[in-house]
Amino acid sequence: MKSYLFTKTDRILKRSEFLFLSKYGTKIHNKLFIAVIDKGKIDKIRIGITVTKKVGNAVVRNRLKRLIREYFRLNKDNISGNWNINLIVKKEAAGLSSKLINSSLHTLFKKIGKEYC
RNA sequence: GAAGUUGUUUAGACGGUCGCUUGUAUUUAUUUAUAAGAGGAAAGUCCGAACACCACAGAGCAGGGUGCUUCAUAACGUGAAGUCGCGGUAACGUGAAGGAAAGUGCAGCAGAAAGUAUACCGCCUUGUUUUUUUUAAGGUAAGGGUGAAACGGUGCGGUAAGAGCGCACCAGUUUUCCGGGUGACCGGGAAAGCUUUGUAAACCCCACCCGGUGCAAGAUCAAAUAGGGGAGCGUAAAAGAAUGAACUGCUCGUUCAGGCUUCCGGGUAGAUCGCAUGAGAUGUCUGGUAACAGGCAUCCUAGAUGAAUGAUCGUCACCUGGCAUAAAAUGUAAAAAAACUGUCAGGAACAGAAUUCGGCUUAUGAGCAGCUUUAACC
RNA sequence: AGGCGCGUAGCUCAGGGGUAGAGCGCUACCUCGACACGGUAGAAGUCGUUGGUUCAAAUCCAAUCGUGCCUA
Repeated sequence: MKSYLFTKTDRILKRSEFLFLSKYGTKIHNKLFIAVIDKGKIDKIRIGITVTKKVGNAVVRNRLKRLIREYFRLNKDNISGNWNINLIVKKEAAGLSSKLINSSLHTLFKKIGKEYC
């Protein structure tokens, strides 16, 4: 049975953790995203999302965050390991449809899987 | 039908699956059930308040704001109804609309002269001269040109030429009388002086208003670290008389301090409250031209904090484009176009609560209604 | 969420009612055997946008659009 839950324990919430990631993590690029990865302490994948003001107004930014969270909720079990991942969204992702973003995330995580898992 | 103008409504609907946030109940260690979950602007942060803390005897100065009248309101720079001015053929729109006869400043260039008035060309008189031209003294502001703006306008009289110098009419100013209006103001009359430039969104004057900071306000709980205060234990050994403090004018000398435990106070990280029952919403009645106010009934309707309200599928509805065509109606010599139906593809604006309300401003899809102007047809 | 600034030549900035300026840069010519330096001349601006006040607005007022900073 797959669990499609996605609670706050699966997410990075504190500013200090974000700063730690940006200091010590390694970066992987894509057309639409930048992923910053580091090993975490808990045996779980934890995800933080960063969307800067450059991307768009509040509606666009919130929509991107929701789409990314939705992707992780559905595909969490396909990714193993205990990683802390910070996803930074680039300007080009604004206004794209959900299908495009999902496929882009899929290729990104294949890349991550090759290098780490 | 077209163009315009004003007001108003709405922000696709329903259902399935998987999720997110909060409340309640239940189990208990995080399950299960159930309820609720963005806007007309949530935006800009341009005003006004509530609320919290700080300051404060009272008054004034400085500084800032507002500025036709009456009303509404908790308050406002907001709203309603009017007045006057301006724009528009009209519907209607729009105005920071007190004071320039309190004072000061400014008005480039051009022009004679930019506010005390003055005199370039011109007009007229007198003197010199045979005459013209020129020139000197004086009187003028009709005419000319400049400028955004030139010191009332028109006509008649008058004069050497002219001039409110005089008169008539008109415009305007001040004072005053009568009538209407709560008032801004409107209508009518009389007198005076003959006429006063513009700018206060320049300083300023007058009237009225304003203490400051903002929920990152503020309150409570409270790890850690540094330092403070109290109490207790220890001051044994080693090292040292170097450091600080007290006693003393100074020196010698004597005493205390450095460590550990615990309590108090303080408040950082963090957590909780503030935090949603309110100048509340909906319906209805009454008063008022209206803004709005009051009565009654019903209802409880988001509360996050790297920040919840999403994704996907189906059905129906709307718009645009392509393709296909049965039947009926209108019309025609015939066709085409439009409409209907089916199917495919695409579209569906502006935009996301962050303490809460009242406004303003800006962005924006669609619909409905009233009114105005006008073409064509009947 | 709340508060405070700044938009002028390609760049950095003056100008705060009378019609647009400085430095660097750019272009042409002179100088030099040639380059640099130097000299002379020139071009380049809807003063962020839209309204209003005024005879006249980069300047005063209002709205708006960008952009930066502060309060953890």
